[in-house]
Amino acid sequence: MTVTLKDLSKASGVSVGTVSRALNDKNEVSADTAKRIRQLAQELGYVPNRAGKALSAQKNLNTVGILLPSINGPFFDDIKQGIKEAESEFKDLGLEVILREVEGWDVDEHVRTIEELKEHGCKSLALCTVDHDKIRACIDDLDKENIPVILINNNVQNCKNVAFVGPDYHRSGEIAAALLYKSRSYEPLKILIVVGLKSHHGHAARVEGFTRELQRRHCDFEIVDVVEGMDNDIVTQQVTMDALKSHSEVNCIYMASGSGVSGLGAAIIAESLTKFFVIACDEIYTTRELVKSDIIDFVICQEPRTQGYQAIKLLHEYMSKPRLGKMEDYIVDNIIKLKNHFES
Amino acid sequence: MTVTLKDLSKASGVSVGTVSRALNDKNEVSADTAKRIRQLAQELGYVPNRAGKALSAQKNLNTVGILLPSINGPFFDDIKQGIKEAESEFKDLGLEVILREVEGWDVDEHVRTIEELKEHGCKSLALCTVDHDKIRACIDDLDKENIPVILINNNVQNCKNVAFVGPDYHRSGEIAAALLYKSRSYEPLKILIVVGLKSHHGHAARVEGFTRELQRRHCDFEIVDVVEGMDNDIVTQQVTMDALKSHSEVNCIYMASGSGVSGLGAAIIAESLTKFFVIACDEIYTTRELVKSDIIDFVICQEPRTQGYQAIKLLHEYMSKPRLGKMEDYIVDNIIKLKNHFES
DNA sequence: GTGAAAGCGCTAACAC
DNA sequence: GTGTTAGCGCTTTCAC
Repeated sequence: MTVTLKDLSKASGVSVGTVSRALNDKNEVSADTAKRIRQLAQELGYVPNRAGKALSAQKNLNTVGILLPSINGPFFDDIKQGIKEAESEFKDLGLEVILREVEGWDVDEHVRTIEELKEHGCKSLALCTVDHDKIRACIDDLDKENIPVILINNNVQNCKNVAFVGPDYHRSGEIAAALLYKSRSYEPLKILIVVGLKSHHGHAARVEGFTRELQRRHCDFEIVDVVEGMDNDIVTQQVTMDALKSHSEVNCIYMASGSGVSGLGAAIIAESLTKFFVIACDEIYTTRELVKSDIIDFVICQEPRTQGYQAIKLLHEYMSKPRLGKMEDYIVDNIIKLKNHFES
Repeated sequence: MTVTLKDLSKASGVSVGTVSRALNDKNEVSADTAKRIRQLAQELGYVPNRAGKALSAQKNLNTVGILLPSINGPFFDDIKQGIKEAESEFKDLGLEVILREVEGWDVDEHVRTIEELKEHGCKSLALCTVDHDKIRACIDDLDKENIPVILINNNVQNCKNVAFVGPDYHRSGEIAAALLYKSRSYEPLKILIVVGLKSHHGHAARVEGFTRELQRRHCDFEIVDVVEGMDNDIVTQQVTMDALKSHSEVNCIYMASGSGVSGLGAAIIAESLTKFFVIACDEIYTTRELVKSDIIDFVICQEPRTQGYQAIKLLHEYMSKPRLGKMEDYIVDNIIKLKNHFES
């Protein structure tokens, strides 16, 4: 049968208590016994039993703290949904979730919120935050204090996070291009690209993937302009309309940002030009409506629900196994959706 | 805090043992107390704790039996993968999986296998089987004996199963059509459809969804022929080559079956006509290779891994909650994939 | 038909 | 630094 603490206790000659302490890095155990026991556990193939663990820890919940820049960001609704699902699924097993929502990407506010979460006694963290030195420092500190951090949706390079859960932005761009190519290979492509912020890693990666793929396929294309909508509907509408006016040759639009899509739609409607071929990213309510109205042809989605769910699930897994250093990233799929996907 | 058996015991004046028995339909409890306690549980919002349950049941595992017609069917590899994942995830919580694989869809063999699974002491069943009266009878019997059944991939109409986990075939066909329309709206479509068996529910639904959607979009199309590949590569190659020879006008192919795709590829290669627009279904190794080689343009996939995983997960959930009658079906998404999805 | 109690695997509080 | 033990929520003997 499966190996339990008791087995390890018998096999090693020390008590279950000590075994438990050794396996959980409590530093109240002598270095040798700890090492010896961990080795033994390895050899015998000990796997902790979540049920036992959960039950005993009932009083002392495993709290995971979450930071989401989700205020006024409809894209995060599905991520939150996934988090809720994971929460109710793992409540049983001693997991508790505390969610802090902020508006936007202000580094200092993020740092402050992370501190709060820590003060609050969170045993692990899931963050959707900025790739910035201050944040990097934060995460490395957390790691030192043995608080594992998972990054959601937006990666932070070169920091000691335990895993990243999110999309492959570059591939997303590639797929948009491939789709365009398959659909419109018979005519020269005059493309307008709309991004949120040119400086946004994800958007930039999408644009790069998009361009590279069109080249790779030896497509007859020209990127007429790349405009910034500032993740804002009004601005997006404005810059899109301007661009369309000054480039009447445009015959397709690649919207590399999820935000501002409503402005994009408004611009296209205002120009009453639905002849464009339009590919957008990220499924939110507005996008769905625009697809249903045949204004957007395809959306390339990134499973936000799954991202929320998996972030929590991975953290739960991490906390119920003897400390692994680093886990595998969970990269969600780029899901192509069109009108029929949204009909009931 | 959360309500436990002990709370119910105090509140009702009977012992925990009795409460437990009442809540688990053991018939060793007087009808009134049982009813009273169930009512109380309802009112107080009692939710059983999986950890406690799992721990106490360690000796008495929750065995789920699985029937898959997976021998010589590469499509099932991913379903099995999902099952494995669920198995290792829920081992902790007292779940055990026993898998019986058969070759093909022989009704009597399926019935026999289901019996075996039952004899073996399975507490719940997940079946991928045929929509046939004998099977229906089987499932209804199981229901009477309080063994919940979940159907995977292939539904059985009008039987007392607890849920269905699988794709929406009709929608799959629609999406193939929509994709075709988006990609080739500028030319009259001369379509060859290849199915496995015309009698196969799923394939028929795909063809219907496909046709209906082309009509709805007022597409200029003609379905030149519908041929049967008998889920077999050799036959598929043969009938496809014949059809292409007698209908030289064909400019696109809709492969509504996952099996036989290798024969389809062979036929297209043999005719050295890669100018066709080809849409296939279900991702298996061969399909992937044909997409990579630009012989197939799009594949419409149905998340087999998720199907396997969710079937087990739902059964686990069902067994750890007080008996619900029927659960919600889990319908997987129709995932559009193209070359870039398969590149590392 | 019902109560009492043991025990599942694990952690933490308390001894020593 | 380590052993002992109570107890987490639940099911299941074993009495009565």
